[in-house]
Amino acid sequence: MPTIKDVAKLAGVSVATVSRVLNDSGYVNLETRQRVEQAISELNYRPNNVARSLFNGRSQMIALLVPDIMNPYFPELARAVEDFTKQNDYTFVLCNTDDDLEKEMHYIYALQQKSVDGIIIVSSKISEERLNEVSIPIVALDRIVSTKISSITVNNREGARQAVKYLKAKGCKRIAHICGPENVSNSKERLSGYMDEVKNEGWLLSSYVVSGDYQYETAMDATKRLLTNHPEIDGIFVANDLMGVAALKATQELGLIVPKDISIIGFDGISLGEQITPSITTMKQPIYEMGTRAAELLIQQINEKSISVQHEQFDVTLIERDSTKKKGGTSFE
Amino acid sequence: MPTIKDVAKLAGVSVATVSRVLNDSGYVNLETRQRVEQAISELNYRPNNVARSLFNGRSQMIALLVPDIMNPYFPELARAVEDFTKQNDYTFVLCNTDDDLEKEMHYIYALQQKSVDGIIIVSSKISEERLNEVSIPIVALDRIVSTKISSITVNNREGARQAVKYLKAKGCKRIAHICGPENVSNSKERLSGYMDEVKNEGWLLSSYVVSGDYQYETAMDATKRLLTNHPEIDGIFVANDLMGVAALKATQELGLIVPKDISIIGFDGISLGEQITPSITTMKQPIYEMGTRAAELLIQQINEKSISVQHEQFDVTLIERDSTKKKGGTSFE
DNA sequence: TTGATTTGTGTAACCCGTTACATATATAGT
DNA sequence: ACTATATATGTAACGGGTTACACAAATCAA
Repeated sequence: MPTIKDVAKLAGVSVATVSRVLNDSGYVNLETRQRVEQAISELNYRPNNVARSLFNGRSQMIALLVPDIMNPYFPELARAVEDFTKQNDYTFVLCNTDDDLEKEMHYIYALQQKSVDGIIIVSSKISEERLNEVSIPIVALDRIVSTKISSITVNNREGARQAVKYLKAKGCKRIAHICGPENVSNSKERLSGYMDEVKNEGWLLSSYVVSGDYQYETAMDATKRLLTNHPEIDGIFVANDLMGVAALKATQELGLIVPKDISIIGFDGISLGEQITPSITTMKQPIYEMGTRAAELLIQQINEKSISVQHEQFDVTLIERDSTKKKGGTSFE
Repeated sequence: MPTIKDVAKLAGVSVATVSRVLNDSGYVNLETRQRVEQAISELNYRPNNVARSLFNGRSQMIALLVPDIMNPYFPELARAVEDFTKQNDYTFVLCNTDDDLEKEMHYIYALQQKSVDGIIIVSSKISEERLNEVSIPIVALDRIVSTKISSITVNNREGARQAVKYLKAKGCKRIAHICGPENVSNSKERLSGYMDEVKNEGWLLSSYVVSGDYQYETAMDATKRLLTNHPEIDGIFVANDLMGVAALKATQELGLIVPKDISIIGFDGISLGEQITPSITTMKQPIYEMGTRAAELLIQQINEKSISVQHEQFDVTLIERDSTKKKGGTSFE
């Protein structure tokens, strides 16, 4: 690959002049500029970003760390971040952490050592203490990691309450909850929202809450166990759509009809939810806007170095689909 | 961030000695080594990878470029590449190209300028000519991009033939095909396989082949049109599972029962196919092995710089699920 | 005309590691 | 005792850019 020296030699100028042309900085005579540009295109020269990064400590690269690339929620989120960062001339890269602290720290260090300009992270494992070791801008998305790190989340608790209220309005008498991992903030909040709405119900049993760990397999097993032990359940609020699909599958394998025998409502609003049959009623997050906003916040932080921490919370919206529509049920308008 | 100089000063040695400790190269006295290690941990020093990259032209980073991160096939593939590259001490990053040549080239250049060590690419747009401008190791995955670039693919044509044969064995009399984009190699091959098996059938109409563009939405519309125009269709071979899900949805919206009224077989073997109801019979690719093998090949290329181009083709396997099981049908053993 | 500015370009230091080479001491071999 | 070799460490060049600073020519102001 040609270097700036080759260009300088071909154009008969110094490397400083070539650099000025490249960065459009300082004074360069028009004629000289043209000679340099000619040389650049002749050699098909592209400046070495590593050298640039070394000098100015920037790489024009932004990374997104997600816990589970196989959950469609994250590709959708990634899509949004990608679009916004690209518009702002950053190279976007995606990394998968398995929600594993070691992998997260490994990526953060590796990226920092590569002078990545900023990181957006979806994490439930990282602690404030560990983050102190890191010196690049970070924004948390979907989950809060620390009060000192800006975050973009949704109103999980309120969303969960709405979901349960909706099931009630549809006529469900015994509502269970498939929850996510207990150490994930949004999972806890969704559980709280559920509890808010059912804690005073006479029918509530502690075994109406089972953990699906935000995973398909776990959720399917959990749902089967739940429904086998409690045939009286006629509504399930599932903490995310991926598990919603699992719950649906479980009910069908048990010979139950959704929504006739049982209603299912999910959370997230991923497109998968409407692609399957029956489509899943859900509490939709504004995924694209959230990703966009997180990227915006991060870029702001990179540029201004102002350390004003912001915690923004979006609202979720009920999307009524086929997994809950009951002939006899009241509409929820 | 502390630099190697800070470490050297604190340990009372030269930077060369610190570097020797870091890289475990050359001679270092045990006592000196300990002093240096002490200084390193005291300062929480981590070598700057950009500087390393600048010197030796390597970044220990590998990238995977995929055309559509929202198609679950690619996250599954990514997962495999990630695992293997990580095992070999590379940092793995994922980039989404939208199957758009501009974005592909943008990423390739950006990554090359960051001294990425190698790229695995899933592309149907890139030409041999454009690839000549690139000077880092590349391996093609899922789709062949050039005879000069090593590739990992599957036997699409044979897989497609098996799929159609299977539908026939199950008793289907009129078999249609939802194909992918016409400029994508594997899509063309799957179409060829379909044609191999039906071209001599008296019932074949050219309108039995419709394009779903490997996209959910397009495929659903296409399927609806197909089945509305041709109610006689009782079997569909769909060129990928994502479109298979769409086809399933379409049939259900038209009031048809799968597999009673119509059988559907997909291609890819993504986990989504077994998560929905009815689960989709498919021609399964060994996705994980393919990703692993591509990464292995790439790393080999990076290390050996031998330019032996290899084109490896994996076989696909029929996975019989619920979208084709018919009581009356013959088993396909 | 002369000093102040603007314009135009080059030299060299710097970013932070790695490593070739130089140097020095210790140990081994004969 | 005297090379030959192993051990130990430092100096400085290098990778490919950016930019502070120096300097010269051109333009401007008074």
